[in-house]
Amino acid sequence: MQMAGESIAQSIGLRERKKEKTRTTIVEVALRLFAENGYQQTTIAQIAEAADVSPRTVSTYFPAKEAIVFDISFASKERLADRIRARPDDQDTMGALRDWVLDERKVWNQNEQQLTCQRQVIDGDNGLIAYERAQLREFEVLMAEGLAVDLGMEPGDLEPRMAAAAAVAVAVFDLLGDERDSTKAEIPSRADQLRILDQALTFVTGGVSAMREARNTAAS
Amino acid sequence: MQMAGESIAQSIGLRERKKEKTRTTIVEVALRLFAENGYQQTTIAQIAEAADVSPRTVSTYFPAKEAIVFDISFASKERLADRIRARPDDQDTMGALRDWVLDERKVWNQNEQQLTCQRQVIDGDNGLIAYERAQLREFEVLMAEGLAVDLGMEPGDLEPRMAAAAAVAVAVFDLLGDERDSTKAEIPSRADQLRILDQALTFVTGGVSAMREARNTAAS
DNA sequence: TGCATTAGTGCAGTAAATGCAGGTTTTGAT
DNA sequence: ATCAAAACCTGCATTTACTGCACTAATGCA
Repeated sequence: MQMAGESIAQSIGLRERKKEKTRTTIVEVALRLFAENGYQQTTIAQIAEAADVSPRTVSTYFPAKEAIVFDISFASKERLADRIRARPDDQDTMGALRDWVLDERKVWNQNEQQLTCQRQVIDGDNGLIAYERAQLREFEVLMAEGLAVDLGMEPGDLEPRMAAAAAVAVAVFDLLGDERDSTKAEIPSRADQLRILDQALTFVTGGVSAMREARNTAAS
Repeated sequence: MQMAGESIAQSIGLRERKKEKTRTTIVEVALRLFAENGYQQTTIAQIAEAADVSPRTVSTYFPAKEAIVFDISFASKERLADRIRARPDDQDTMGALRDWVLDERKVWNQNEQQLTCQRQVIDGDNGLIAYERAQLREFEVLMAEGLAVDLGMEPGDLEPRMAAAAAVAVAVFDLLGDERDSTKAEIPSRADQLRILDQALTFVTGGVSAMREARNTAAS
């Protein structure tokens, strides 16, 4: 497959570079058109024309119109998955999440304009909101798997799943900016992000230990 | 609008009854076809033919193909919304959730077969999973609003949102049967459901009080 | 019974997405 | 430098979901 995001790769052939170029062009143009004229109102044909490619090309690059909108966040999300799955033995899942946030700040700040645009477009269409939620679900499962290991439980148990849901509910929106006000959706300061992560951790550990206590009480 | 689910309504005219009849027929037939031949493989035209209506009629009844799949759960979810929003002063949000579950058991048991079929169909298609998640999001917002009132906070604050996410993560799947195994997706016993709700409550209150403690400690 | 309402239908049209085949560019080995 | 293979882009045709519009027939009501 393609699997972009190689900043290491300097000279991986003209073909690859061109391909990447068309891809980013399509995304840029599409996001702009979506923001200007609305997601539903913008057709693939319009995007193709504005990006100077054929409509067929747009469809070959992106399996669905929605995928164009989320292309810029795929790489970042992929890195979180890697971080959680391949985390060192001395690091727990919430720690992996924390490290990921701190590392991604750079990328987020670079693409802040596009991310703001993306946020605006997503919030304006129910289909896109649904699509985003489906992606967050994958996160939740991922987090639940990690947390299950941390807690010595199964990924299907209640604790890891509730903890994962709580963490994801906070993480993905608050760490990228205020969900409720698309206009001032700027990346919070490093300190604010750490504070939010700490609060999430507090909540999760509080919930988990409360359940442990309840279990012990019942067993005695 | 339509707003089905009136078991009280005995004689609301022939026209209404016919309309409701066609609606349920379409849903029944469609769910069966989806389960047999797959969601994507089944076309609107096939559903229409099997339900003995015109394709145009199917589209007028349901704004999107996905809506056919979720039609049977709309009423139930609507009732939860009402319950949370119109709950008496002496009842908190988790209590409203609990009452809703206990009340809906009857409906769920009646429609168990269809619900099982629905579960199977949803789990087999990513688009449907996304659609479902989007609906759960509405729940989360609803729960967050209720919990915010309970806690004397704003619906946008971290606690109510994390608590709502945790509650919803557990509620909607575990209360209707094992998410992980579509085949044995039967409604759990009343006792099991209450146990699950208690655990969710334990987690949520544990998380909330942990955050309160942390705040107090920091303030001192 | 007669009349207003509305459910259901047929038709035409738009837009997304896919398969296929042909033409062009890039690549890599000789 | 040349040439063959691979990969990319494209146009074309097709399927499918969905919508607007006009029309018919059934229903509700006075």
